[in-house]
Amino acid sequence: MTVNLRPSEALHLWHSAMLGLVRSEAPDLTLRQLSLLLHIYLVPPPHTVRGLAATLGVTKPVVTRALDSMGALGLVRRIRDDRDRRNVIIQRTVGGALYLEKLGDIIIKEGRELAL
Amino acid sequence: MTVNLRPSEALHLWHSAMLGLVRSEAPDLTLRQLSLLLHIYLVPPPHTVRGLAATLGVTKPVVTRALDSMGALGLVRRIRDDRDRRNVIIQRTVGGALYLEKLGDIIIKEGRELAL
DNA sequence: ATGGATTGTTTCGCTACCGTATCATTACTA
DNA sequence: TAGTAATGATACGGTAGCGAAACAATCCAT
Repeated sequence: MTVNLRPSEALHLWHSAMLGLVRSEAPDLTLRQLSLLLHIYLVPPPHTVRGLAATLGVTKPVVTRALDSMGALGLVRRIRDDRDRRNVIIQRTVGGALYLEKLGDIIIKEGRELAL
Repeated sequence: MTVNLRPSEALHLWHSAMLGLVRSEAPDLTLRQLSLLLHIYLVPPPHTVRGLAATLGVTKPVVTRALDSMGALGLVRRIRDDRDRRNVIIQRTVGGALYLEKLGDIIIKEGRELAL
C-alpha cells in the first residue's frame, strides 16, 4: 500500500484522473453524489439516509435527491428496513459496482501514464 | 514519485479525499469546474476557452460558464489576448492557488490517515 | 475592402440542484 | 392509548447547470 504523495503529485494524479472521468462516457455525477457512491460501496453496510447525511455533512434532502438520481441511473437501490420501518437501507447494485470499477480503472490508468 | 495504486486502493484514496473535500468549507464546484481548475493550474499556459473545451471534451459554453462562476469566486481571471483579440487567455489567481493548495492538503492528509 | 473563417459570448428552453420548512409514517414511552 | 420522537420524503422558491443555436468581434485572404 504505497500512498506516498507529495502535494504536487497528489494534485497531478487528481488532475489526470478527473480529466479521464470528465471525458469518459460515464454519466457525470456531482461531487456529492460521487462521494456518496464511493462511501456506499467502500464502507461496510448498513447505510441509512440519516447516516450518510451525517457522514457527508449535508442535509437529508441532499441525500434523498442523490439517491433518486443515482437510483434512476441504476447505481444504488433503496429498501425499507423491516426491523424499523422508518429506516431506508441503501444497497449496492451491479450497475454501481461497474461504475466504480470503471472509475478505478481510470484512476490507475491515468496514474500510470503520469509516472512515465 | 510513487503512484503505485491498485484499483481498490485508488478508490479508497479517492473516497477519503472526496469526503474531505465535500465536508470542507470550500465552495463546491462541479466535476467539470474542478477538472478545469486543475488543468489551468497544472498545465503550462496559455489557456484559451477553445483549448480548454477541447481538452475536457465539452462545448465552449460550458467553459465560458465555468469561467464565469470560478471568476466570481476569484479562482481564475480572464484577459484578452493582445496578439489576437479574438482569444481570451485564462490566468491564475492567488485565490485559485490557495484553493488548490487546500485541496492538495486534503488529499495527502486523507491518504496518510488511510495508510494507518 | 469585402467575404469567409474563427473566437468567445449570449440566448433559449429545460433540467437538476440547493436549503428551509413541512409532511407522512413508524416507533417508543408513559 | 395518547403523545412525543425520529426517519425519510416532499413542497417551495431560487439558483445554476446543460446542449443547441445564434451572435458580435476579430482576423485573414483575396
